Amino acid sequence: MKTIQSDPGGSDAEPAHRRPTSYDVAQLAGVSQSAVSRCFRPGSSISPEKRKLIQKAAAKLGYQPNAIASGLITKRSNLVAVLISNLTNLYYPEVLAQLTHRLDERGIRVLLFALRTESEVDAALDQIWRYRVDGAIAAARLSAAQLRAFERHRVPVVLYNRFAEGEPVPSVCCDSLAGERLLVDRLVNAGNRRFGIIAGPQDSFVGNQRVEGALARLAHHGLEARVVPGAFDHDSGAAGLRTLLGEGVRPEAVLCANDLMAIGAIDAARHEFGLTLPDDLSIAGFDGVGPATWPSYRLTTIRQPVRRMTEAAVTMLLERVEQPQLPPEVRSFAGALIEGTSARL
Amino acid sequence: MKTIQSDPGGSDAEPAHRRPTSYDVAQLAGVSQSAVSRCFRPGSSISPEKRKLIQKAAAKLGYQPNAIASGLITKRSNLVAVLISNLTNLYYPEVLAQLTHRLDERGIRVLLFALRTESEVDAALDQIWRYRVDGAIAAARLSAAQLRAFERHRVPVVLYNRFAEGEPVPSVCCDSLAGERLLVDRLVNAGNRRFGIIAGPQDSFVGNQRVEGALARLAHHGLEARVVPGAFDHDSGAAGLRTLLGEGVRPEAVLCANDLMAIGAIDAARHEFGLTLPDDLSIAGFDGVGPATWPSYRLTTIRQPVRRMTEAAVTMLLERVEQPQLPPEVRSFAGALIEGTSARL
DNA sequence: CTGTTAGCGCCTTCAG
DNA sequence: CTGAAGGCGCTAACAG
Repeated sequence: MKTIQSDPGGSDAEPAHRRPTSYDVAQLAGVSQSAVSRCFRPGSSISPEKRKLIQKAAAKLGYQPNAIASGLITKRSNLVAVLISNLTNLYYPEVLAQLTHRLDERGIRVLLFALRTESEVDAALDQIWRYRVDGAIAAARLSAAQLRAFERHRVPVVLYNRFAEGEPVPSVCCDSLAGERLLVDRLVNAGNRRFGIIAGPQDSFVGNQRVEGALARLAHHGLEARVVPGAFDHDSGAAGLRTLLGEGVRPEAVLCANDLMAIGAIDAARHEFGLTLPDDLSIAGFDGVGPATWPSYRLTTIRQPVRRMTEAAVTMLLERVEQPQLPPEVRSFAGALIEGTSARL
Repeated sequence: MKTIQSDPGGSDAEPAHRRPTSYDVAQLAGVSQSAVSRCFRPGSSISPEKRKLIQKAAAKLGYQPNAIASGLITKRSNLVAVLISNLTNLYYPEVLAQLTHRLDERGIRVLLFALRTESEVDAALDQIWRYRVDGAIAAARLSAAQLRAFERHRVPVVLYNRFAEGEPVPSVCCDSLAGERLLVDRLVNAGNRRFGIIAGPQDSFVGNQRVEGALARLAHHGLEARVVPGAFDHDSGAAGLRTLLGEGVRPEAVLCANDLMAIGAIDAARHEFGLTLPDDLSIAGFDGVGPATWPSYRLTTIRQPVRRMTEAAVTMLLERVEQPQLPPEVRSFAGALIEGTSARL
């Protein structure tokens, strides 16, 4: 049996501890409940006098408007879902941090969905509908059916470094083709002729695009490349290099579908094959993650303009929250070549 | 002027596109609205027959219960706030991924707050109250006043790798003292006598604890160490090493308050001073992040049991959501020594 | 097991 | 500018 002891600020026979509501504030301030509502809603007309009064009462009670309740009626939760496929990818933490900040600046909160497998997407989408988010940003592969679900639920979505298969969907990405063109041109100009490529996971959109971009540009120079599979992680980069160096003609230059694999490849080249970069071998990556610039690697890579990309994603999304009828738009950003010292350019 | 063209499933003069509600489903299924509610609420009694009927109607309409609305009345948002100070720290992405998964498994969504500065904490807390989260996990420094705010708002909070200053607060952490003891003992046993320490930011709890832990254990062996400041990033690790090697007696072993600085120190030792590890110098870190195991570093470090720690944090939090009166509890996990090759052990 | 009846906390016309 | 009244979508007692 609990008594009402040690109940600071206990006014009357309040039922235990009810969070103060706008009604409580109204009562204390001697105004109507709707006045309190207006006081906390920008753009509502209220006399400065009452505003003061209400604010004082609110402060006294520690009142905070209930975002959940207001969302119920305004149909705006001020929540945006962010879907990220593999957070441990070294590249995504920065993206996530930036997205969160950009959204925060505009008064919007992030509902995070960290996916490990494709199969988790549908479960995440289910939750997304239930929480009535205002929109979503997806750095994860979405099927055509899943994209249609967004449309059906009237939830605007912006893809990050992904493309829709069929119909157009708003998206921002870093131009893989341009990036690989930059790398290939420089490498070829520097005299590299025999190329190897370590690809990303088969179902990775950017992975495939980077490989194809590289192959296309090599073809432009009348060159070919041997492509081995990878999984975007350090180990598979090392494994890929082993395969490339293990049999057949040794490549002079190896293009990796992301930085992490490039780093793995560098480690393997040095520690398993005793090679010196870039004299014995050139290795290049893609992304421009932090470790790429560490003195041990000084990776030649393409740095994605994460800041601008996240800014674009957020802007595009919020535009579509306001104006659902806006047509899809694809914004593609050029990456910057970071020369590094891992490749002979 | 819009006509009602291309409105799939357009039944009657529906006002544009209203999301279907439980009422719509009830009508279509010919049952009461509360029956629909029960159908979607586990543990409510409803006849299998009606359940089927309702589920069919719901599927047809694409109905999903509105989590926002139900939270309004059940006082459970199924939302948990996760506060993280610097997501780009290489260690936190893994923590965040694990936390998200653990919570997801239990049907709880993550509201993410990525903080860059201390000053952002208060703004985040404000939002936390407004969204009526069920609880919070904080991997960020919270002042005594901020902790009191959690109590006042009746929002359970669990600290991750942080401690409260005064009063006790539920928290999980990796035992810095034990970890440093492990490192120091091994290093001393291996003959190292002259120690240097690269500390974390002044206001970092774990940073200070690790430094103090190391100093205490060194004292136990009758040894001292020179401590230089750091900022938990690669650059400051390199800078710290420069300071330590630049003047006075050269240390034989350098303990860094986290892995990232240790990696920076290794890079500086090798590339700026031409040293060979561990022959010329021993360097150790703390955390056990991914890059620590890369062949270029093979860092001697203490690996935090992130899985168990996140599991503990989530469990402790949810227990307190159910039973707010549970007393504070501190769970401290031992880290595992990863020998690596960067230190003479 | 089922339907009815009240709200949860807030916003928003609508008259004053 | 202000208060009164209705309702957002759902749950939780209640009687049947």
